Amino acid sequence: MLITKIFHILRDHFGCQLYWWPGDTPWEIVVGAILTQQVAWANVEKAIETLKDNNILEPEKIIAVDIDKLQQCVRPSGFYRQKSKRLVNMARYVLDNHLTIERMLSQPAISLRKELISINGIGFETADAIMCYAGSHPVFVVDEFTRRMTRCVGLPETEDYHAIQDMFMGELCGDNRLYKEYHGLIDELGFYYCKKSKPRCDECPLREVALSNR
DNA sequence: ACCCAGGTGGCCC
DNA sequence: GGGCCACATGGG
Repeated sequence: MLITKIFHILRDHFGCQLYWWPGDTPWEIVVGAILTQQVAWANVEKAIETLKDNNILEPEKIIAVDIDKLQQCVRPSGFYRQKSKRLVNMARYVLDNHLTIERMLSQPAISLRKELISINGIGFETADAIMCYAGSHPVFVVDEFTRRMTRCVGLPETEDYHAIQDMFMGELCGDNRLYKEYHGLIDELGFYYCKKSKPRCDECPLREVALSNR
């Protein structure tokens, strides 16, 4: 019940975010999910804009373009050599195995997740973000903010990705919209109240829950 | 100047 | 099979 309660508190505090992940197409969401690894979203926007401006966002373009050019575009999002490679890996996989990202995403969740994880540069979180936000599969995405939040409110102590994911999905047995919304709200919470450098625990909308659950 | 941000894979033992 | 570490730019 606690997980459901937290959702309502967050939604009341931040309001509905509806389709929270920015991006006009599934592929753009995939690109964003890779570029945002370990980096604030603000850094990613510039990179995506540049890819669009140069008309090399699409998978066909990403595998065809000069790696130097790709790296220049990706640069603002950090780890640009790694991330360029990861975009190429992903694009090549889609084209070789499914032709389009839409076809790849439309397969059953189990096999889709296996495929995503098998691609070098796609881990648990990125795979789930792609499934949830680009593919509209009912999957809850766990990230650093989620871990911080669960620790903070006294939910069972674990760092394990799937343990945390199971905890949320077990209680919510949800629906894609709910998972989209919940993860978005947690990241809003993290962005405003749970910065590692200057957390604002005293003003956090979850402070009551955290106190009463100790 | 320093710390940190919506992770992942490789290497070492 | 867990614990480190490189990866790199940009903003506070």
